[in-house]
Amino acid sequence: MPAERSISQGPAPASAPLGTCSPHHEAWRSLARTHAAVSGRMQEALAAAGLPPLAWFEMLAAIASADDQRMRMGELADALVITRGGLTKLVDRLVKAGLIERTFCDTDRRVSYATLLQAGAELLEEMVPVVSAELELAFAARLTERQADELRATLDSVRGTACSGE
Amino acid sequence: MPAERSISQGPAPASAPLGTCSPHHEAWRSLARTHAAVSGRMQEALAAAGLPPLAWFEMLAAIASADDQRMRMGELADALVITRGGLTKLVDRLVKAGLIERTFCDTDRRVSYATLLQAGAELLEEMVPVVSAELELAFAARLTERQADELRATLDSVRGTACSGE
DNA sequence: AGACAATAGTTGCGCCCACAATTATTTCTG
DNA sequence: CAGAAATAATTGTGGGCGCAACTATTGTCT
Repeated sequence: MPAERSISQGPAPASAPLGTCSPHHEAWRSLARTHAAVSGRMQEALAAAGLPPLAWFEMLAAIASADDQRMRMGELADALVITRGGLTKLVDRLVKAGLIERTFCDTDRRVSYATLLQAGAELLEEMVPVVSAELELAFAARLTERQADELRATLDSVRGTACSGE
Repeated sequence: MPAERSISQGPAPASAPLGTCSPHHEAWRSLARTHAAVSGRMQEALAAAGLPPLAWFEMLAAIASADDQRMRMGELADALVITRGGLTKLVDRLVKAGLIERTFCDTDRRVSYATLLQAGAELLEEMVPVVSAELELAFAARLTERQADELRATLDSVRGTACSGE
């Protein structure tokens, strides 16, 4: 936090409208709120069904989508957009739950994989309908498939610049 | 977590593609990843500038957008899409930092307001350019204002169903 | 080959938020 | 009006993630 400015105490005089800005800013606010709302509902639905949290689903889904049902730690961290440190512990939990296992690369002993186990695949299939139901409610009710595709393209484009640029 | 199923140990046989689904599902995955990526970049930029985290900005911006520069705790929690318990502590931190203060309602002694202070308004104005810069990079570089507006409308619609429906 | 940089992953620490239980106040009901 | 239900906010507890420091392995440069 920056050093104390000349702190003129007391309530701020309601001057210019600071909250509302450009359409881009509005779009971002809407993006953040929508993400929070939808993922919150998913978490709720999963908890109500006695299932593990959304992060577990995303991890299982990511691994399952790989050809050989396994993924390097680093790739996984990128896919879930969390830090490598965070990923290590997330993987720890799924390993402890018997859903995945750590396997190793014999050509490069630094890398390790998270490999899907049978129990993980089964749990994933159990979680899919719950997540899909929320998705139906939030997306399918309002968007045609074509619109959803456009939305995805737009978001992918935004993320592209956000990742590449630096 | 559900009770142990008949745990057939061993790696899962790569069968049906579990990861890829409907356009709606793809759109959701893209939404989640884009949110994480962009907000991550903002956090980074704020930290690099020696400024407080994004949550502080969102709270200050929310209060500043109110007519009388103050907001009820409940409304604020809804605006930021966090729980009331979480909000209480977030407000505590901003109060301790001298950015806002708690004020009370004399017609209903249950409600309390978070009221913007001068220092809070000043910090907000200091944070706006940093956040806007990231926004420029992520959104303005790829989207016209019209596209951003459509994106916002689409997301608002999705959030509408996600919030109303139950 | 030997030293230095780069890469992959893990660990310790701390912050932040969700959840549930609690307090305080207001509104409803008989 | 007394008691129950509803509403607003707070507190304690716990888990999850980011950050920075660390270990281990591989690549690079002379």
